Amino acid sequence: MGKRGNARPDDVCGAFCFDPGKVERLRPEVEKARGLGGLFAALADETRSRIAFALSRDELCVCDLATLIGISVPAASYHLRLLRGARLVKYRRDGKKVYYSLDDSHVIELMEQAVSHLVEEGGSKAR
Amino acid sequence: MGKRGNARPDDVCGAFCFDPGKVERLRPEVEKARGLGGLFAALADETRSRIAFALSRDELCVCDLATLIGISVPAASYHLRLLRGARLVKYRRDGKKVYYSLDDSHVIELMEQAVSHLVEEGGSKAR
DNA sequence: AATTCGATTAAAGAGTTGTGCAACTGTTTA
DNA sequence: TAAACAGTTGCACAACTCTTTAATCGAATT
Repeated sequence: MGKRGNARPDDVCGAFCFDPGKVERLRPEVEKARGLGGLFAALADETRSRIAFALSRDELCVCDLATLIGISVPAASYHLRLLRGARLVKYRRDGKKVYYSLDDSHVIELMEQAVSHLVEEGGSKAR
Repeated sequence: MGKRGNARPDDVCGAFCFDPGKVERLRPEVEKARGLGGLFAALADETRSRIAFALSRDELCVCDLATLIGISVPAASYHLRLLRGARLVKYRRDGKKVYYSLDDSHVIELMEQAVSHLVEEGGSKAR
């Protein structure tokens, strides 16, 4: 990194352009967002978000998902691993099959909320 | 793509391993997820999700955000552009400054829901 | 009209991510 | 115990993403 890689207040706008009150008040608040990026990253892929959405409706095995989404089984497995890593899905083994489902009701809510936003955006709310 | 790049039912598991009933029932359902990946992708970055979270608390100018998050102004601008592209934030000009805020209450809800999941995950729900 | 200031854009480079294919596990059935 | 089957893993490569620096834009001040 360069001599002044990360922007320090004084480098950026002469220590005057930002509002110190707001910034200091929000600083501890923003700490709560730690890890948020990782959570969203786990869903940041059309394939993965479709998988998660499907799982919000029913428990499914890898092969169901591959067929439903239209991807190869290894691909499904790869994406499921990422979702597992983010603790968004859980799985259970039943014989040769492995059934996946969303981890908890919070995640289901998250998916619903996101879809609602999409619908509203694409709908009347023309811009 | 190869001769059988995308997995078709018959290629994958002899057309028997998946549950045709479930799959067909969910197929139209999954259509609703179209675009979800893009929405999550816009938040799929620690910097960007921190920005979005900060904006869920207060309206802020680019310089406020850069200072608060600890990034350069161009970096802040870059990330805000992506958030704008996903219709997650809106902005208004006031003299030389540009103030950003979350686009609608849906987005605020989404952030809250996500943070709640994180908290629960990191908390008692030890695994 | 020239300068200053907040913000955006451009270009280049390092790093990350998704995909296809082949090889490999682990469980069940013959 | 061998074969079949559902999933997982490893590897190579293309595509995309984020960061930094420098240049540029546009509103407001002088």
